Amino acid sequence: MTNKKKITLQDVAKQSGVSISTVSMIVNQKSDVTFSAETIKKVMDAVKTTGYIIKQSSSAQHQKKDSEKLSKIIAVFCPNVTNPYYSTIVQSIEHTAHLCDYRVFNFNTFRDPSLEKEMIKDVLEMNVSGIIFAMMPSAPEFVEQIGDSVPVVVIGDKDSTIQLDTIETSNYIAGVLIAEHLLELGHRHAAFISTTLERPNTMRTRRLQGIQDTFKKVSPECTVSVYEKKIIPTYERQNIFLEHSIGFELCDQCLHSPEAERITALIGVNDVIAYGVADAALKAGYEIPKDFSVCGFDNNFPSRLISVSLTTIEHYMQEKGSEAFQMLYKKIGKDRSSSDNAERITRIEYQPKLIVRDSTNRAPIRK
DNA sequence: TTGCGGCAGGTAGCAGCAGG
DNA sequence: CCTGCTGCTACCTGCCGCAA
Repeated sequence: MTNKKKITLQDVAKQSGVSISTVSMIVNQKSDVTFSAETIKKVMDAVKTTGYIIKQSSSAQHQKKDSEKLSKIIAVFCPNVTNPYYSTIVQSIEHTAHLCDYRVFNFNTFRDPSLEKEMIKDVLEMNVSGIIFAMMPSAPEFVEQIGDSVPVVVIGDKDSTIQLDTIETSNYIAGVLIAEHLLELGHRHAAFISTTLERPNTMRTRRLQGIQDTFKKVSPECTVSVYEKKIIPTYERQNIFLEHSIGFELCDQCLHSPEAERITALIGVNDVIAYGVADAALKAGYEIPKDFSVCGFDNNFPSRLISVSLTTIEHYMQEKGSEAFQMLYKKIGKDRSSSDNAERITRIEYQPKLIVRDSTNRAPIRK
Protein backbone atom coordinates (compact mmCIF):
# COMPACT_ATOMS: atom_id res chain seq x y z
CA MET A 1 0.00 0.00 0.00
CA THR A 2 1.40 3.41 -0.99
CA ASN A 3 1.60 6.16 1.55
CA LYS A 4 1.66 9.17 -0.79
CA LYS A 5 1.66 12.46 1.12
CA LYS A 6 -1.01 14.95 0.20
CA ILE A 7 0.22 18.03 -1.72
CA THR A 8 -0.53 21.16 0.32
CA LEU A 9 -0.10 24.92 0.00
CA GLN A 10 3.11 24.45 1.98
CA ASP A 11 4.58 22.33 -0.83
CA VAL A 12 3.56 24.91 -3.43
CA ALA A 13 5.02 27.71 -1.30
CA LYS A 14 8.30 25.82 -0.93
CA GLN A 15 8.44 25.08 -4.65
CA SER A 16 7.69 28.68 -5.69
CA GLY A 17 9.77 30.38 -3.00
CA VAL A 18 6.93 32.48 -1.54
CA SER A 19 4.92 32.22 1.66
CA ILE A 20 1.90 29.98 2.25
CA SER A 21 -0.30 33.07 2.57
CA THR A 22 0.80 34.31 -0.81
CA VAL A 23 0.06 30.98 -2.44
CA SER A 24 -3.31 30.83 -0.72
CA MET A 25 -4.30 34.29 -1.93
CA ILE A 26 -3.11 33.67 -5.49
CA VAL A 27 -4.70 30.24 -6.00
CA ASN A 28 -7.95 31.45 -4.47
CA GLN A 29 -7.91 34.64 -6.56
CA LYS A 30 -8.51 37.02 -3.67
CA SER A 31 -10.05 40.19 -5.03
CA ASP A 32 -8.77 42.65 -2.39
CA VAL A 33 -5.02 41.99 -2.88
CA THR A 34 -2.75 42.30 -5.91
CA PHE A 35 0.40 40.41 -6.84
CA SER A 36 3.06 40.89 -9.47
CA ALA A 37 2.65 38.90 -12.68
CA GLU A 38 6.01 37.26 -11.95
CA THR A 39 4.89 35.97 -8.49
CA ILE A 40 1.56 34.75 -9.90
CA LYS A 41 3.42 32.85 -12.65
CA LYS A 42 5.86 31.33 -10.11
CA VAL A 43 2.98 30.16 -7.94
CA MET A 44 0.88 28.75 -10.78
CA ASP A 45 3.95 26.96 -12.21
CA ALA A 46 4.56 25.44 -8.77
CA VAL A 47 0.91 24.36 -8.61
CA LYS A 48 1.43 22.48 -11.89
CA THR A 49 4.82 21.04 -10.87
CA THR A 50 3.66 19.78 -7.49
CA GLY A 51 0.25 18.65 -8.70
CA TYR A 52 -1.56 20.68 -6.08
CA ILE A 53 -5.35 20.52 -6.49
CA ILE A 54 -6.97 23.93 -6.07
CA LYS A 55 -9.99 23.44 -3.84
CA GLN A 56 -13.11 25.52 -3.51
CA SER A 57 -12.13 28.28 -1.04
CA SER A 58 -13.26 27.69 2.51
CA SER A 59 -15.20 30.93 2.52
CA ALA A 60 -17.08 29.62 -0.47
CA GLN A 61 -17.49 26.36 1.38
CA HIS A 62 -18.81 28.21 4.40
CA GLN A 63 -21.21 30.15 2.23
CA LYS A 64 -22.41 26.89 0.78
CA LYS A 65 -22.81 25.43 4.28
CA ASP A 66 -24.72 28.45 5.47
CA SER A 67 -27.06 28.22 2.54
CA GLU A 68 -27.52 24.54 3.29
CA LYS A 69 -28.47 25.40 6.85
CA LEU A 70 -31.21 27.57 5.42
CA SER A 71 -32.02 24.81 2.96
CA LYS A 72 -34.66 25.57 0.40
CA ILE A 73 -35.76 21.99 0.32
CA ILE A 74 -39.11 20.60 1.40
CA ALA A 75 -40.16 16.98 1.86
CA VAL A 76 -43.41 15.57 0.51
CA PHE A 77 -44.83 12.33 1.87
CA CYS A 78 -47.34 10.25 -0.07
CA PRO A 79 -48.22 6.54 -0.16
CA ASN A 80 -47.02 6.12 -3.75
CA VAL A 81 -46.71 7.99 -7.02
CA THR A 82 -48.14 5.28 -9.23
CA ASN A 83 -51.65 6.42 -8.38
CA PRO A 84 -52.18 9.53 -10.55
CA TYR A 85 -53.95 11.23 -7.63
CA TYR A 86 -50.66 11.47 -5.69
CA SER A 87 -48.37 12.06 -8.65
CA THR A 88 -50.56 14.99 -9.71
CA ILE A 89 -50.41 16.50 -6.21
CA VAL A 90 -46.64 15.97 -5.92
CA GLN A 91 -45.99 17.50 -9.33
CA SER A 92 -48.20 20.48 -8.51
CA ILE A 93 -46.32 21.04 -5.24
CA GLU A 94 -43.01 20.77 -7.07
CA HIS A 95 -44.10 23.23 -9.76
CA THR A 96 -45.22 25.85 -7.22
CA ALA A 97 -42.14 25.25 -5.09
CA HIS A 98 -39.92 25.78 -8.12
CA LEU A 99 -41.45 29.24 -8.65
CA CYS A 100 -40.29 30.12 -5.13
CA ASP A 101 -36.83 28.62 -5.73
CA TYR A 102 -37.54 25.59 -3.52
CA ARG A 103 -36.70 21.98 -4.32
CA VAL A 104 -38.82 18.97 -3.41
CA PHE A 105 -37.83 15.57 -2.07
CA ASN A 106 -40.61 13.02 -2.41
CA PHE A 107 -40.98 10.07 -0.03
CA ASN A 108 -43.27 7.11 -0.76
CA THR A 109 -44.45 5.51 2.48
CA PHE A 110 -46.39 2.63 0.88
CA ARG A 111 -48.78 3.10 3.82
CA ASP A 112 -46.27 1.35 6.04
CA PRO A 113 -46.44 3.12 9.44
CA SER A 114 -42.95 2.07 10.57
CA LEU A 115 -41.39 3.05 7.24
CA GLU A 116 -43.23 6.36 7.40
CA LYS A 117 -41.88 7.06 10.88
CA GLU A 118 -38.31 6.18 9.82
CA MET A 119 -38.58 8.46 6.80
CA ILE A 120 -39.87 11.32 8.94
CA LYS A 121 -36.91 10.93 11.28
CA ASP A 122 -34.50 10.93 8.30
CA VAL A 123 -36.16 14.05 6.92
CA LEU A 124 -35.83 15.86 10.24
CA GLU A 125 -32.10 15.10 10.23
CA MET A 126 -31.86 16.56 6.71
CA ASN A 127 -32.90 19.92 8.12
CA VAL A 128 -35.58 20.56 5.49
CA SER A 129 -37.55 23.80 5.49
CA GLY A 130 -40.91 22.10 5.74
CA ILE A 131 -42.97 18.96 5.19
CA ILE A 132 -46.17 18.34 3.24
CA PHE A 133 -48.21 15.17 3.77
CA ALA A 134 -50.21 14.42 0.62
CA MET A 135 -52.17 11.89 2.67
CA MET A 136 -53.30 11.54 6.27
CA PRO A 137 -50.23 10.47 8.25
CA SER A 138 -50.51 7.02 9.82
CA ALA A 139 -49.44 8.44 13.19
CA PRO A 140 -51.12 11.87 13.42
CA GLU A 141 -49.97 12.41 17.04
CA PHE A 142 -46.33 11.94 16.04
CA VAL A 143 -46.70 14.34 13.12
CA GLU A 144 -48.42 16.91 15.37
CA GLN A 145 -45.39 16.65 17.63
CA ILE A 146 -42.87 17.32 14.84
CA GLY A 147 -45.09 20.20 13.74
CA ASP A 148 -43.67 22.08 16.72
CA SER A 149 -40.17 22.04 15.25
CA VAL A 150 -40.74 22.16 11.48
CA PRO A 151 -43.57 23.67 9.38
CA VAL A 152 -46.03 20.94 8.35
CA VAL A 153 -49.07 21.00 6.06
CA VAL A 154 -51.42 18.05 5.55
CA ILE A 155 -53.64 17.41 2.54
CA GLY A 156 -56.40 15.36 4.11
CA ASP A 157 -60.00 14.70 4.85
CA LYS A 158 -62.27 17.44 6.19
CA ASP A 159 -63.46 15.28 9.05
CA SER A 160 -60.00 14.57 10.42
CA THR A 161 -59.16 16.01 13.83
CA ILE A 162 -55.45 16.46 13.20
CA GLN A 163 -54.11 19.61 14.87
CA LEU A 164 -52.08 20.90 11.92
CA ASP A 165 -52.63 23.22 8.97
CA THR A 166 -54.65 21.31 6.40
CA ILE A 167 -55.95 21.49 2.86
CA GLU A 168 -59.06 19.40 2.98
CA THR A 169 -61.94 17.97 1.01
CA SER A 170 -64.99 16.33 2.54
CA ASN A 171 -64.87 12.73 1.42
CA TYR A 172 -68.23 12.24 3.08
CA ILE A 173 -69.80 14.82 0.76
CA ALA A 174 -67.97 13.20 -2.16
CA GLY A 175 -69.74 9.96 -1.25
CA VAL A 176 -73.06 11.79 -0.98
CA LEU A 177 -72.61 13.32 -4.45
CA ILE A 178 -71.92 9.94 -6.06
CA ALA A 179 -74.88 8.36 -4.23
CA GLU A 180 -77.27 11.16 -5.19
CA HIS A 181 -76.22 10.87 -8.83
CA LEU A 182 -76.82 7.11 -8.86
CA LEU A 183 -80.15 7.41 -7.04
CA GLU A 184 -81.34 10.02 -9.54
CA LEU A 185 -80.57 7.53 -12.30
CA GLY A 186 -82.75 4.97 -10.54
CA HIS A 187 -80.04 2.80 -9.00
CA ARG A 188 -81.12 1.23 -5.70
CA HIS A 189 -78.44 -1.43 -5.16
CA ALA A 190 -74.75 -0.69 -5.45
CA ALA A 191 -71.44 -2.37 -4.67
CA PHE A 192 -68.62 -0.37 -3.04
CA ILE A 193 -65.25 -1.85 -3.97
CA SER A 194 -62.31 -0.82 -1.86
CA THR A 195 -58.89 -1.52 -0.44
CA THR A 196 -58.39 -1.51 3.36
CA LEU A 197 -61.28 0.23 5.12
CA GLU A 198 -59.85 1.09 8.48
CA ARG A 199 -57.75 3.72 10.26
CA PRO A 200 -55.77 5.62 9.02
CA ASN A 201 -57.66 5.38 5.70
CA THR A 202 -60.56 7.50 6.98
CA MET A 203 -60.82 9.02 3.50
CA ARG A 204 -62.17 5.70 2.19
CA THR A 205 -64.53 5.03 5.09
CA ARG A 206 -65.94 8.57 4.88
CA ARG A 207 -66.71 8.07 1.18
CA LEU A 208 -68.50 4.83 1.99
CA GLN A 209 -70.36 6.45 4.88
CA GLY A 210 -71.61 9.25 2.60
CA ILE A 211 -72.91 6.72 0.08
CA GLN A 212 -74.55 4.49 2.70
CA ASP A 213 -76.28 7.37 4.51
CA THR A 214 -77.64 8.81 1.27
CA PHE A 215 -78.91 5.43 0.06
CA LYS A 216 -80.59 4.81 3.45
CA LYS A 217 -82.24 8.23 3.37
CA VAL A 218 -84.06 7.39 0.14
CA SER A 219 -85.34 3.99 1.23
CA PRO A 220 -84.40 1.22 3.65
CA GLU A 221 -84.72 -1.09 0.65
CA CYS A 222 -81.62 0.47 -0.96
CA THR A 223 -78.39 -1.43 -0.33
CA VAL A 224 -74.66 -0.85 -0.59
CA SER A 225 -72.68 -4.09 -0.57
CA VAL A 226 -69.09 -3.65 0.50
CA TYR A 227 -66.26 -5.59 -1.14
CA GLU A 228 -62.99 -4.96 0.67
CA LYS A 229 -59.48 -6.33 0.34
CA LYS A 230 -56.86 -5.41 2.89
CA ILE A 231 -53.49 -4.34 1.49
CA ILE A 232 -50.32 -5.42 3.24
CA PRO A 233 -48.05 -2.39 2.98
CA THR A 234 -44.91 -3.64 1.31
CA TYR A 235 -42.79 -2.28 -1.44
CA GLU A 236 -43.38 -5.34 -3.55
CA ARG A 237 -47.12 -5.16 -3.60
CA GLN A 238 -47.93 -1.48 -3.53
CA ASN A 239 -48.17 -0.41 -7.14
CA ILE A 240 -50.74 0.77 -9.64
CA PHE A 241 -51.33 -2.75 -10.90
CA LEU A 242 -52.19 -3.82 -7.37
CA GLU A 243 -55.06 -1.34 -7.02
CA HIS A 244 -56.27 -2.11 -10.53
CA SER A 245 -56.09 -5.85 -9.90
CA ILE A 246 -57.87 -5.52 -6.56
CA GLY A 247 -60.66 -3.63 -8.33
CA PHE A 248 -60.74 -6.35 -10.97
CA GLU A 249 -60.69 -9.21 -8.46
CA LEU A 250 -63.36 -7.79 -6.12
CA CYS A 251 -65.63 -6.87 -9.02
CA ASP A 252 -65.26 -10.40 -10.36
CA GLN A 253 -66.29 -11.73 -6.93
CA CYS A 254 -69.26 -9.37 -6.90
CA LEU A 255 -70.40 -10.40 -10.39
CA HIS A 256 -70.33 -14.06 -9.35
CA SER A 257 -72.21 -13.50 -6.11
CA PRO A 258 -75.99 -14.02 -5.77
CA GLU A 259 -76.52 -10.29 -5.16
CA ALA A 260 -75.14 -9.49 -8.63
CA GLU A 261 -78.67 -9.95 -9.91
CA ARG A 262 -79.94 -6.84 -8.15
CA ILE A 263 -76.75 -4.67 -8.19
CA THR A 264 -76.76 -2.09 -10.97
CA ALA A 265 -73.97 0.27 -9.89
CA LEU A 266 -70.31 -0.43 -9.10
CA ILE A 267 -68.37 2.20 -7.15
CA GLY A 268 -64.59 2.09 -6.88
CA VAL A 269 -63.07 3.76 -3.81
CA ASN A 270 -60.83 5.63 -6.23
CA ASP A 271 -60.47 5.93 -9.99
CA VAL A 272 -57.72 3.31 -10.29
CA ILE A 273 -59.88 0.74 -8.48
CA ALA A 274 -62.77 1.78 -10.73
CA TYR A 275 -60.63 1.08 -13.83
CA GLY A 276 -60.13 -2.48 -12.53
CA VAL A 277 -63.85 -2.77 -11.79
CA ALA A 278 -64.78 -1.64 -15.30
CA ASP A 279 -62.27 -4.05 -16.86
CA ALA A 280 -63.69 -7.00 -14.90
CA ALA A 281 -67.25 -6.16 -15.96
CA LEU A 282 -66.24 -5.76 -19.60
CA LYS A 283 -64.23 -8.99 -19.53
CA ALA A 284 -67.28 -10.82 -18.13
CA GLY A 285 -69.21 -9.69 -21.18
CA TYR A 286 -71.21 -6.87 -19.64
CA GLU A 287 -71.65 -3.45 -21.18
CA ILE A 288 -71.02 -0.18 -19.36
CA PRO A 289 -73.28 1.66 -18.61
CA LYS A 290 -76.00 -0.54 -20.15
CA ASP A 291 -75.60 -3.39 -17.64
CA PHE A 292 -73.68 -1.62 -14.86
CA SER A 293 -72.94 2.00 -14.11
CA VAL A 294 -69.36 2.44 -12.84
CA CYS A 295 -67.93 5.38 -10.94
CA GLY A 296 -64.86 6.31 -8.95
CA PHE A 297 -63.33 9.16 -6.96
CA ASP A 298 -60.44 11.57 -7.71
CA ASN A 299 -60.92 12.50 -11.39
CA ASN A 300 -57.51 11.20 -12.41
CA PHE A 301 -56.28 12.09 -15.86
CA PRO A 302 -57.16 8.74 -17.55
CA SER A 303 -60.77 9.12 -16.39
CA ARG A 304 -61.33 11.87 -18.94
CA LEU A 305 -60.04 9.79 -21.87
CA ILE A 306 -62.91 9.07 -24.27
CA SER A 307 -62.24 5.33 -24.09
CA VAL A 308 -62.52 5.43 -20.28
CA SER A 309 -64.94 8.32 -19.64
CA LEU A 310 -65.44 7.58 -15.94
CA THR A 311 -67.99 9.36 -13.79
CA THR A 312 -66.05 10.52 -10.76
CA ILE A 313 -65.48 13.25 -8.18
CA GLU A 314 -63.19 16.20 -8.86
CA HIS A 315 -60.75 16.56 -5.98
CA TYR A 316 -58.77 19.52 -7.31
CA MET A 317 -55.43 17.73 -6.90
CA GLN A 318 -53.48 20.38 -8.78
CA GLU A 319 -55.01 23.26 -6.85
CA LYS A 320 -54.58 21.47 -3.54
CA GLY A 321 -50.90 20.75 -4.24
CA SER A 322 -50.23 24.36 -5.15
CA GLU A 323 -52.20 25.67 -2.17
CA ALA A 324 -50.38 23.28 0.18
CA PHE A 325 -47.01 24.65 -0.85
CA GLN A 326 -48.18 28.24 -0.56
CA MET A 327 -49.47 27.52 2.93
CA LEU A 328 -46.16 25.90 3.86
CA TYR A 329 -44.21 28.77 2.30
CA LYS A 330 -46.05 31.28 4.50
CA LYS A 331 -45.29 29.17 7.56
CA ILE A 332 -41.60 28.92 6.64
CA GLY A 333 -41.47 32.70 6.29
CA LYS A 334 -42.88 33.32 9.75
CA ASP A 335 -40.74 33.40 12.86
CA ARG A 336 -41.61 30.07 14.43
CA SER A 337 -40.71 31.31 17.86
CA SER A 338 -43.19 34.17 17.70
CA SER A 339 -46.23 33.66 19.87
CA ASP A 340 -48.33 35.15 17.11
CA ASN A 341 -47.82 31.94 15.24
CA ALA A 342 -48.54 29.54 18.05
CA GLU A 343 -51.73 27.57 18.48
CA ARG A 344 -53.18 28.86 15.21
CA ILE A 345 -54.38 26.26 12.72
CA THR A 346 -55.39 27.09 9.16
CA ARG A 347 -57.81 24.89 7.28
CA ILE A 348 -58.59 25.43 3.60
CA GLU A 349 -61.50 23.44 2.23
CA TYR A 350 -62.18 22.42 -1.37
CA GLN A 351 -65.74 21.38 -2.20
CA PRO A 352 -65.84 18.08 -4.12
CA LYS A 353 -67.62 18.27 -7.46
CA LEU A 354 -69.41 15.51 -9.37
CA ILE A 355 -68.10 14.93 -12.89
CA VAL A 356 -70.67 12.98 -14.93
CA ARG A 357 -69.30 11.01 -17.86
CA ASP A 358 -70.38 8.06 -20.00
CA SER A 359 -69.77 5.31 -17.41
CA THR A 360 -73.07 6.04 -15.64
CA ASN A 361 -76.60 5.94 -17.01
CA ARG A 362 -80.12 4.98 -15.99
CA ALA A 363 -80.30 1.78 -13.97
CA PRO A 364 -81.21 -1.26 -16.08
CA ILE A 365 -84.34 -3.15 -15.10
CA ARG A 366 -83.35 -6.42 -13.44
CA LYS A 367 -85.74 -9.35 -13.57
C1' DT B 1 0.98 52.30 -2.38
C1' DT B 2 2.20 47.78 -3.65
C1' DG B 3 3.75 43.26 -2.78
C1' DC B 4 4.50 40.08 0.31
C1' DG B 5 5.43 37.47 4.98
C1' DG B 6 4.05 36.20 9.68
C1' DC B 7 0.89 34.66 12.76
C1' DA B 8 -3.55 33.88 15.10
C1' DG B 9 -7.46 31.48 14.65
C1' DG B 10 -11.07 28.59 12.29
C1' DT B 11 -12.34 24.17 10.29
C1' DA B 12 -12.19 19.37 8.88
C1' DG B 13 -10.71 14.92 9.62
C1' DC B 14 -9.21 11.40 12.42
C1' DA B 15 -8.09 8.65 16.47
C1' DG B 16 -8.92 7.41 21.13
C1' DC B 17 -11.98 6.68 24.75
C1' DA B 18 -16.19 6.15 27.55
C1' DG B 19 -20.84 4.80 28.02
C1' DG B 20 -24.95 2.37 26.65
C1' DC C 1 -20.59 -3.03 18.65
C1' DC C 2 -22.26 1.48 18.03
C1' DT C 3 -22.51 6.29 19.12
C1' DG C 4 -21.06 10.53 20.85
C1' DC C 5 -17.58 13.32 22.88
C1' DT C 6 -12.92 15.17 23.15
C1' DG C 7 -8.50 16.36 21.78
C1' DC C 8 -4.93 16.55 18.36
C1' DT C 9 -3.11 17.70 13.88
C1' DA C 10 -3.01 19.42 9.27
C1' DC C 11 -4.54 22.74 6.38
C1' DC C 12 -6.09 27.07 5.18
C1' DT C 13 -7.73 31.96 5.61
C1' DG C 14 -7.83 36.65 7.11
C1' DC C 15 -5.71 40.34 9.12
C1' DC C 16 -1.86 43.07 10.33
C1' DG C 17 2.46 44.93 9.51
C1' DC C 18 6.83 45.72 7.15
C1' DA C 19 10.03 46.70 3.33
C1' DA C 20 10.83 48.62 -1.10
